[in-house]
Amino acid sequence: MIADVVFDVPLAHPLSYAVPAGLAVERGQRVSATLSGRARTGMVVAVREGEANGLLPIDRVVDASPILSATGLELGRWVADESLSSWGSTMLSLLPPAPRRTEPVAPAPVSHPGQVKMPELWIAAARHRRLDQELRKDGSALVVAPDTEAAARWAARLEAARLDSGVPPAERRAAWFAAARGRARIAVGTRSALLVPLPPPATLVLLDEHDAVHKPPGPPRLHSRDVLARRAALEHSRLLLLSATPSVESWWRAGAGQLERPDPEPGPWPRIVTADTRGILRNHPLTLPLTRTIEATARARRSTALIVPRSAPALVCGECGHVPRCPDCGVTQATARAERLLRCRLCVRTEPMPDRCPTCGGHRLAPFGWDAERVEASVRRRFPKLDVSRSDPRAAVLIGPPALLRSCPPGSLGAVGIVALDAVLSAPDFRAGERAFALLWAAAEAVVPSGRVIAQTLHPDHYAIAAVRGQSRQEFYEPELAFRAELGYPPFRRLCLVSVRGATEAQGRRLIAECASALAGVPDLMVYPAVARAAGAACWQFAIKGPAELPRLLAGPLRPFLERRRRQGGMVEVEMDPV
DNA sequence: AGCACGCCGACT
DNA sequence: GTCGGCGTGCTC
Repeated sequence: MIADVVFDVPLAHPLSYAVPAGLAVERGQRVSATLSGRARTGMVVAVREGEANGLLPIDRVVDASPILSATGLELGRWVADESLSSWGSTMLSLLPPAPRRTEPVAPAPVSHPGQVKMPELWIAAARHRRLDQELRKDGSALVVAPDTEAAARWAARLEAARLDSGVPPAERRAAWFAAARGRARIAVGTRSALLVPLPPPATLVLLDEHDAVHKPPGPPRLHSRDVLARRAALEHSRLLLLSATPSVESWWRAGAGQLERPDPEPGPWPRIVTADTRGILRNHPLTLPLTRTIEATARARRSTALIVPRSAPALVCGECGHVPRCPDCGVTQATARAERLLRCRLCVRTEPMPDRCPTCGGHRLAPFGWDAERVEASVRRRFPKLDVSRSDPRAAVLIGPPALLRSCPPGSLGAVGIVALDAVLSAPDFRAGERAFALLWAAAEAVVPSGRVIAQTLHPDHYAIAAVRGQSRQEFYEPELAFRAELGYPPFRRLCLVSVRGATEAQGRRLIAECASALAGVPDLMVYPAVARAAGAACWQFAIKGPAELPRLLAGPLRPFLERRRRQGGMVEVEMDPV
């Protein structure tokens, strides 16, 4: 017998090994075998009859039985193809750590009866309560949470097994096999749980579908939403995507009839107030309305959360709030202060940094930003008697990044202040509006209906704010989709980022030019000019816009670069659907 | 002739 | 990713 094995190496094809007599090896099982003279862990993707002469033998099995079903293998293959990565490195990065000694375990389920079910988008305020009720019924379920804290909360709430890295490896492994053999009906995890086999009929759940944490940098370079959608289609599982503010992609798919989306009636809603930061934010992070809200909320014995978004190095006019944007791409231009330049991150376009605001003629153009530490110090000075904290959820004033709202249950806060909404709105990213919309909506849900959300901004008329104020999603998605369509952004076109790191600037330049010329002649691609990521740097990148089958179009031309283009010290990375 | 280094292909 | 082969070029 011969086993075909894939490893965590950038190899396009599996390698064949002899299966020793007496060793039982199946597809989906991890094994140890010699690769380049060393023992390495690989995944068996096929077992077949054949002459094993000249082949090295499998040394031992790592899992006593398959850790993946046939669907899991197929899904891993699809993820690898979609993300231009190797099958082996993709799959091994999606599995729990290997045990030190082989433990006996039950085999994974194989067959998936039933038929394809339409995925569902749950956006209502009661979506979490409804999920709780839904999962108390029969059937297996996988809940994918945005982080380990959320996974812990949901595991406790649903009395489920935990598959995420927040629990010790042995417990994680046990949970994997408990879920696979049906001993644990519900499994909760993060991205690393996406391939866990479940006995049918299964329900797959993605919490906070819109959140960028579902596609972190690095392999496997694919959004959890897309992996689960593919999985649900392959194994006929039910797919529930939960988010009050779905990604623009999912909203569009719902409109196109590819997702079911029950639209809830508007419910009780807090006031959404904007506070003008003109001339204030430079010296102090709190406007008068926000200061008064903190006082009033503290008097009412409730907490105020102050959200401090990570500031982006964009140029903002302190007079009128104007933020320079690239005329071609519509994204905010980033400042390169040393060179006194404004640069678009997508295209090659650079402009000298203006001395005066092109809109109002004001002189106070500056890149600015407040971080949580500065805000905390400032708030303590202003409110010496209040309990101010960056970690204690019961503090009168709670300060943290946007992710802080994930851990605040609905109605648990008296008020939320977005210290610098403009840091989100003016980020050099076409998803800036979507992020601002999601942040404001999450703030509104976390606040009691009698409370308020204060958004400090120079853009009080932005449609994201108006949509949240009116509790009207349509008011956001409609103009947003129009903007995406006009400039050819997702969901209408797909993006890909190719970046290289050379030993020298000239080498980086040469390598990125080789990548670009490898793509010349591929139809239906828009390849942007390469840009250096820092002044005089050896790091270069370019963006590509293309159709839905973009990974298939790029795989052939870019393969030589991805497989063995580390020579000359040059390193090529390809990121599909960058977030 | 002998050895260090780096590039490059192979890895079953 | 990691290894080893082999060519280059320097040294003894």
